[in-house]
Amino acid sequence: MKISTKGRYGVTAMYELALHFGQGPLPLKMVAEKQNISEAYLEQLMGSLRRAGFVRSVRGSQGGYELTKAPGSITVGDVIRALEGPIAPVECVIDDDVDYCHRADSCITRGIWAKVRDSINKVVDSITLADLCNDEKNGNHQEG
Amino acid sequence: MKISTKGRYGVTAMYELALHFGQGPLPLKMVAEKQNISEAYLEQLMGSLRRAGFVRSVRGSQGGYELTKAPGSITVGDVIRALEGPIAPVECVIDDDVDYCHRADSCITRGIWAKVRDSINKVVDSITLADLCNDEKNGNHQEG
DNA sequence: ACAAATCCGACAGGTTTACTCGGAAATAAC
DNA sequence: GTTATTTCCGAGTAAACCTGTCGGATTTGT
Repeated sequence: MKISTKGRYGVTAMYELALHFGQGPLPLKMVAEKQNISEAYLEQLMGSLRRAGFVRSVRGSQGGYELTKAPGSITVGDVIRALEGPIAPVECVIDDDVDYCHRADSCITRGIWAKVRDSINKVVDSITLADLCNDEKNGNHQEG
Repeated sequence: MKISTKGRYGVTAMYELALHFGQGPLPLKMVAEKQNISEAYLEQLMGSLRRAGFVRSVRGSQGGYELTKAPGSITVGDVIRALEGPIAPVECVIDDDVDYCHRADSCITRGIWAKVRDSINKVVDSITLADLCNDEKNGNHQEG
């Protein structure tokens, strides 16, 4: 039950873009340095986020990335799902297609995993990038 | 964000033991056949569950495993944690030791992961093996 | 003695993770 | 128009992890 570095790096990178929102594109080099992340790796992640529509890129000198929407309109869940795919603790609850039980037993536990899935999604969808920026301003890094 | 087969098999195996609770030890062969799981692999998992104190083993002929406590006293979370370790989406929120942030950025997102962790644990700790048995009786495999 | 079970450590094949690398393409600044 | 900057893209890769398998030792009821 771990979130991979994709999701983690993605969220912190998007947080940096959110801090810079409305000030033109920010080059990845800046983000990578500030967050101490490999720039080449981050590049891959930004590709996913761009294709998912959360960031826009500007190529060439003075280019970089910027959010396509206000920080308040992008949730942590959006970012994680764009990078890691659907958030679900097991395959068979990725969607709510009930017919998918190929093991006789899976039905017994399926309700558990569906609840876990919903609970995780509820949390990550309740936090926007703007919330993270506000937390920073208030020096509130633990409770949100 | 996936639960491994350890956790999944563990829960279904414990569910079988719960159904059989109070009727003496149940050999793994039975559990493995009923749930269509590799017996040798299940053996490893039962070792962890035994060392964690949730099952007791009886060796030799007519032996097997049985729960050490009533099904209502063992939660799905107990089983998963025994098999997979602490449930936490990232390393730095395994416990609440705030000092552990070695990256400058991690504090910004740490609150998120702590919330996710708590939310998952709340769900899995609210479901006991007895609940699963009751769901089965009521034919209720989705909502619980 | 024999059969049924658990117990234990080693190993292994496949997948995933977390990157790195090389180079192409676009664009602003000079 | 050259150069520096920056995104874009696909390939490759070492290490870790997952999901088991296997062989054999040990325990115990019949």
